[in-house]
Amino acid sequence: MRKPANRLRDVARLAGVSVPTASQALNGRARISDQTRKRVAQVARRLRYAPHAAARRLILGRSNSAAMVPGSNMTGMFSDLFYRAVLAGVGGVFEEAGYRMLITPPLRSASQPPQFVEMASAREIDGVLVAGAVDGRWVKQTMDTGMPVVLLDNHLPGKPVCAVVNDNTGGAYSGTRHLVELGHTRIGFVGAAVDYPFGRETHDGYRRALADAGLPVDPALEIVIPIDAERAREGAGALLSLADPPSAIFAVTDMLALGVTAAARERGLAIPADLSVVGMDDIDLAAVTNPPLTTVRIAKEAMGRRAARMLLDLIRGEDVDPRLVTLPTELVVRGTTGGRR
Amino acid sequence: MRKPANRLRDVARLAGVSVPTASQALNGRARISDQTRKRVAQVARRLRYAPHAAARRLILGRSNSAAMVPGSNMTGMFSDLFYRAVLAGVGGVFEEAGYRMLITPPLRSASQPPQFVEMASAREIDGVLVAGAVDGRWVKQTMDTGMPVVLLDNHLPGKPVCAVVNDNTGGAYSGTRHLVELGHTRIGFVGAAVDYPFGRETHDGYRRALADAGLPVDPALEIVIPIDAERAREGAGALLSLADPPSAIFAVTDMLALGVTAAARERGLAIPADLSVVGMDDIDLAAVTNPPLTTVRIAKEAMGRRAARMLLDLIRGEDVDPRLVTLPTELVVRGTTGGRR
DNA sequence: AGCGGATGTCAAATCGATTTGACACCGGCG
DNA sequence: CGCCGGTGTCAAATCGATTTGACATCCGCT
Repeated sequence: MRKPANRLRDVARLAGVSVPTASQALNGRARISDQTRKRVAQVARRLRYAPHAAARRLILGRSNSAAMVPGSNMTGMFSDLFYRAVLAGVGGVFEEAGYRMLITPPLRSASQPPQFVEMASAREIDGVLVAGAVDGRWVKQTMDTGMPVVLLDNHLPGKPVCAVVNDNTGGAYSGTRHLVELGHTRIGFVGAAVDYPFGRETHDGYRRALADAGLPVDPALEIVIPIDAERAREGAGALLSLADPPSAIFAVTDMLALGVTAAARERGLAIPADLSVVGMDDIDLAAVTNPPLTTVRIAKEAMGRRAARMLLDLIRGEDVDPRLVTLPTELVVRGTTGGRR
Repeated sequence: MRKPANRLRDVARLAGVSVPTASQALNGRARISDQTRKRVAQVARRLRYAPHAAARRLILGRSNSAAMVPGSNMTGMFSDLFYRAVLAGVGGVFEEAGYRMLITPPLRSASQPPQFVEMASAREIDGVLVAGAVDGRWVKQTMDTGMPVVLLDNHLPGKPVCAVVNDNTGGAYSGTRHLVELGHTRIGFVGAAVDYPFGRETHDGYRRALADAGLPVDPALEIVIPIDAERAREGAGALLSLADPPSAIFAVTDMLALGVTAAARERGLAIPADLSVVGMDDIDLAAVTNPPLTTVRIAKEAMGRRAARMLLDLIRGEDVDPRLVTLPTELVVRGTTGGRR
């Protein structure tokens, strides 16, 4: 029942030329008369001819497509507002370069290799872009096959892997610093329990800001939980129930910060009068919540663009320098932060 | 700098056999002595040999991979908890069948063909699974190339397209009916402004439930908005501010329902004492909100599994009957619904 | 008329893996 | 000893597109 697709041979026959001539007419590589060129193009259009990707891949040695891999912390796929913004940046650069972006499913169980490993060894793709947490073992295995790999929002310290990351430490520092400058002295921390550098780096930034301000560290004010607004609501609830609760909280992502505001509201606390909250990411949602969220903006699209360009450079065989690019953050003051009561 | 990958020829040379012999030893097709078979397998493992996907695709005529396409309604943020569950179902079936699932980026601007159209005409994939809203034009164009296509949570009435859908009308009916049985007579409707059948079908179900109960339709109690919790909060706010507000609201998705509860809480209304709310989907979040959401469960994973199986059947060239599969819903009564005050 | 150069087209080789059919070798049997 | 059947291996053809180099053809010039 399925009609076979038209091949170049069909186009050539109908245009009255040989297959190589048709190929050259369509690709404009060699001396082909204008008349022939036009005739071939017309027939190709009429037959809706499209070259067979596998045949092309085989002879050209490249597929013009790359895999975009959501790390295990990005399982939200498109629902993850952060990931989506990054994806938009990546997609724009790829599209402009004539590259196709294939997104592989969220990572499978830890013991099984993720799909991009197989795709790389089967040479289905020209490069791999991994966003977020990933087992370094699979990255190494993929790079060993000669496949270009760029990490995004993640890096493997000490390994020669290309990566584009956010200045997480600096971001957490400036978010916490903002609360310090507003006069807060008991500042809570809602961190992310993830197994890639982001978790540690944001914690470092928070503690450094406290230290620079001469404020003491109180472990009772710090919680580290999975990135999930619901868990944040529960966790922040515990912080706010302390005998001596914080007057401000820095959360390492906006979704966590929104969980914190929900917990505060449940306890009848007004924001920012009773509790100041700072998030990080600046997802689209942050500007439209009530009150709008003060946050540390991450250059999400720029991160995607930079990483995509880096990957394309690697694919083209160019040397990439520097290997690790760190993008600066920007504090965006909105309505959830205010002076200490 | 890049090492070339090992090819079958390398394996054959090291194992001291010809290329065809190596191929047959690895694929177990022909009479190969056990000794040779083991030797080849061992060399292949040592060299980390993986067959070149394009070469295989070319000779075998299939790629063992299919595209999963998120429709334009699936790019919304939380609506994708729904999409994720569907995806899990699809992925399971594909993995079991040895098929690879490639997810293409969210649909580009309406005038440009989505990526799956190009992938189909270039024969990069064996089939396409489209989840949610999509322009029928691209579906037709893809099917015209002989590519198997299955729609998921969407169908094109009157077109010979395979599809797996939820019983949206029945689901909306039972959700509304539940409110009727609790004694509510002014029941609001928060519908979805989407350009595929889901919007109309849910509206039908709601109205039919009212009609069967002998309740009048009041257009003032119906709003139809984009699927977005924030918009739902605003919209529901307007409903609740009416002179004669509803005592219950049926929302066609859980996220919309959560927006409704947020609006109610803002106005100091208790749930379910002052307002009963029913959603639809039963996303994971629904069970853990406070109070947990009464909702109409959609068999999300089953939908994904069924659609994946249907696509695999089409790919294998089997006839699929019926072309349209409708899955039943199930009312899940939790904490957001109660008797009329 | 003959030659050099420019121009347009095509035959053949190539990419990497699989399949088909031919060939060599072995042992058993008449 | 020679034939036959079974067994293990390999040479050649194939998938669809592109690239290289050879071969016509035509023009202008001497």
